[in-house]
Amino acid sequence: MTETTPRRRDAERTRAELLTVATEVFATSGYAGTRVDDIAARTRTTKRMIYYYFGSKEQLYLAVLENAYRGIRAAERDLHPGDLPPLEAVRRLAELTYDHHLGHSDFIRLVSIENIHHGEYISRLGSLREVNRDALGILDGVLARGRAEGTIRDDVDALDVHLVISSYCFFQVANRHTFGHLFDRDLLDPALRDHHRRIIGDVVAAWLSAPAADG
Amino acid sequence: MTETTPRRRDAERTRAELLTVATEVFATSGYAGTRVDDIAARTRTTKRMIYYYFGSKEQLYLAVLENAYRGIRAAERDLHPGDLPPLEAVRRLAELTYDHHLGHSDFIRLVSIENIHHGEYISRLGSLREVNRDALGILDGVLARGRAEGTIRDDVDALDVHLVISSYCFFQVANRHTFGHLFDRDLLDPALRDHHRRIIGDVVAAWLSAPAADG
DNA sequence: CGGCTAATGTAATCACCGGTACGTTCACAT
DNA sequence: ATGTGAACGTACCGGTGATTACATTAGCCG
Repeated sequence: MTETTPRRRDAERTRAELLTVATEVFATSGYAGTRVDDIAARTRTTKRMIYYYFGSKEQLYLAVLENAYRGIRAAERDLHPGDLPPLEAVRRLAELTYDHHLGHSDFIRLVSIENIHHGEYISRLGSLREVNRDALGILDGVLARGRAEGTIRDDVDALDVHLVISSYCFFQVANRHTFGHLFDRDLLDPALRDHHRRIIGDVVAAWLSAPAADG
Repeated sequence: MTETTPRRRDAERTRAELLTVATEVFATSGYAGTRVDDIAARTRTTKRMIYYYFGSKEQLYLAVLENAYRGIRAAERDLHPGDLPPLEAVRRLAELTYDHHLGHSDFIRLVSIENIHHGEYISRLGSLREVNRDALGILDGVLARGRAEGTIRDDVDALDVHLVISSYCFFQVANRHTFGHLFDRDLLDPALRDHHRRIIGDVVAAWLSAPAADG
């Protein structure tokens, strides 16, 4: 981060650098807690440029949010369970999701922050909707295969499964601090990673292979 | 909220009112997003009193946080699964926790906020630690019974189970807005409540009754 | 080269916000 | 009833932080 390139003018680079740094700062301090001066100070350029490229603190935050969601989508496209039996595929997906969340804590924090704000900013980014929808497509396919085989219960849909997996993985990152303090267990301790990853795999595999409850 | 009691002087009431209102405002707007003037405006008293009773915005927030955690502990004491077979007891506990979380969204939001701040405030409230520890006691007892009977797998501990249950319930409240926007499903829609409650029950019951993986 | 615009830098502005100085009034004890 | 301290209210201060007015330079195009 220290003085890699000379100060030649480069709009793209300047803009990109601001976005990257802003992402870190917003993720670290929240929206209201972030100082525009602070973002600027961490770049090779000045506060003036934030207004030149983004117009306002709010629009910068919106750009950060949209960029983060798009980046996550791209990363999620690599989450393919492969060609496994349905139950194993879901287990695999859960474990991949676990690693994925742990590797994108800035994004997780931005989501938390956005929820603190009652989603008022994300609701202005309508274009993101389609993005996450097809993340469910893969899962839906796997579940359908399993239901056809009779190896997966038929009273849950992809969104339910997604919810269970996401909740668990999200919590590990989002609530690391309070949980760690109250229970003396650092959820992100590398030594616990395999244990925690296996748990979410076990949980969904056991759940989905159990017989459906009678309506 | 409008003019219930005359303005007779009452230190306890004033303090309590400030604490209640501050809890709502902090939970709604986050720490940095909260304006001390705003809290004062929503009470029958003035900003001056916040400083009189709490000293600073920060100390007010600490009081809110501590108070919220203590209140939750009290409420959690009523979460008794009753005298059921171990597996059913855990299911019951999961479903009670679900309702409990949904009924305390202010608290959930404060926890999110506190994690945004890397737990820096909660870490100053050491007295809270013991509180949550014995919330695990009940669960631990149930699991032990089940393991002895052979109805509950022996490779998970109370904290693991607590983590799975809390994650799911927490997520429903904490991520309501982003999830709702991205997937068009309002997690707190009353019509979905029974469905969601049943899921977490099914999940833990299926998981814990499955045979332990070989080491 | 000369010039024109995109890109950048400097230094202010102005509202907002946490905190306080100072004055007043209530309620209780004697 | 009155003195005294706790409880309360008003008006203000000083700094901070988002935003902008104005000045400048760099690079490209002909």
